[in-house]
Amino acid sequence: MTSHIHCQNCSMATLCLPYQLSPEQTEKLDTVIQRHRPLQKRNILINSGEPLKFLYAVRSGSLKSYTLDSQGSEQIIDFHLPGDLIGFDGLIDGQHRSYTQALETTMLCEIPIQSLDQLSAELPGLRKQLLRVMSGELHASKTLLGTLNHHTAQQRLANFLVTLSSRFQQRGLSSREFRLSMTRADIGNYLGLSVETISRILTQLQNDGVVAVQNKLVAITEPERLRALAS
Amino acid sequence: MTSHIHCQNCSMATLCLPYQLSPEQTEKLDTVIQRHRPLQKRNILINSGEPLKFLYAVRSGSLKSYTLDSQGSEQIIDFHLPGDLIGFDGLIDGQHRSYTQALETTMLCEIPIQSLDQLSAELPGLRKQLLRVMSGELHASKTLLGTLNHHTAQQRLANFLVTLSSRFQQRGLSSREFRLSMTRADIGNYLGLSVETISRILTQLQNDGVVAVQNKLVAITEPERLRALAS
DNA sequence: ACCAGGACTTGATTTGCGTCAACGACGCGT
DNA sequence: ACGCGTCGTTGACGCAAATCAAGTCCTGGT
Repeated sequence: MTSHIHCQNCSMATLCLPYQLSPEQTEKLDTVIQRHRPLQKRNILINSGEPLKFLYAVRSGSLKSYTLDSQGSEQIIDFHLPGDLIGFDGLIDGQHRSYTQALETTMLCEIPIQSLDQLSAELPGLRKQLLRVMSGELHASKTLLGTLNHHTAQQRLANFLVTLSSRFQQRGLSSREFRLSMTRADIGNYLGLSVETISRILTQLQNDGVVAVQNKLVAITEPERLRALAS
Repeated sequence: MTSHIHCQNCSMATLCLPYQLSPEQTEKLDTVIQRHRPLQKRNILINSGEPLKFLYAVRSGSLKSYTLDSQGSEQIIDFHLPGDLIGFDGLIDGQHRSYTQALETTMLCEIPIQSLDQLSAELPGLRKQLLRVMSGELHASKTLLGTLNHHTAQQRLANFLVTLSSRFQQRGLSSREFRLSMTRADIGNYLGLSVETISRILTQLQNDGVVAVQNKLVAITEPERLRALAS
């Protein structure tokens, strides 16, 4: 018999809602959380317009969130890694505002909004962490806005790689070498660039000796220079 | 003797924290809120890096928020109108993450973070509204990201005007005619376009009969066509 | 009322990146 | 193991918007 998964023994707990909760408080939180069935690559977790009943926490794998514009084409607004929470943008009116789709096989936790609200009344730490996480997302989103608005294609891509790298590091993974679970087209869409430009700049960065790319695998050979390029 | 300003008689209450609070609850909230001295044009309310002690609510006037990049140049990330709340991006670590500067003479309310947290433990409606407001900002920011990434200069500017127009309408002001408190350079910076492009597209929109522009004053003569251009 | 400095407009030129096109390389399903 | 579809790379070309430049119009301060 395999041991069940609980917040108490989850390696992502420090990035997730239990952050700074006591063991007893974490256990309380754990009781309202359901483990979601694994989501296969390309499967959709959330459709835009659906009522918001749960927040989701990523346990493993990765996903992308996107909206559809009037012509029906994707606009990617986020990539989610383990430890990330999904669904905050729907709190405004109880409806999800975007689609969320698995980029690979993905494990999730399901957190009922209503229980979360009730619990946050009695746990100041949970309240604080909720605000922290949303504030962090808000900050990331606004920083990205500034980055995209005022930087060249090379700077945008360098910035994207640096940000990914530091997110992997926060999660206890290598910041030097990682796998891109999204396609080049996804990256381009997210950064407001064409696939061709992403491809060209990756080979250029490789020729400059800043990174080494092999299909989905990226190794950052000179982190300092990459960070300088991200500017 | 002039009547004092309170949340109870503030015309922005429905956009602000008191939304959906009972009169008694609003009064409770009111007791922890201070009215800030008027801020003159170009004065700075918040410096990046400062400890976050208060949230601010705009009573009248307007402000811009921006970060400075490594070369010290401004990256505008937000314009704030009456009813808006300022400071959420600092909740993550108790530090403001951007500068906020008045675009004109501006009146503000000052809300101590700590009192707000305490109060939100006992008022579910306040808790909900806090999350709603942050969620709304998050959504707006991500929508803007999609817009800027995938649209032409004309679409961006049209979108900017439509968004401003609807924000004025929410505030009980005319959606057809309003004053731009920010400069063309500010708009360009915000939208990732040059001043010249903003200027050219404004005259072009005017020649097309969609808007009438006179210095800072904008009249939207054909809202439908403008909305279509925003796509 | 005037002057100075910033804000705005308009035109000429350049350029970074998108688009189009062709091809090569994976990887998944049979 | 093979073939087909998606993904990725590379090159040629065109265009939207940046940059450069010059001039006019506001605005606020004396």
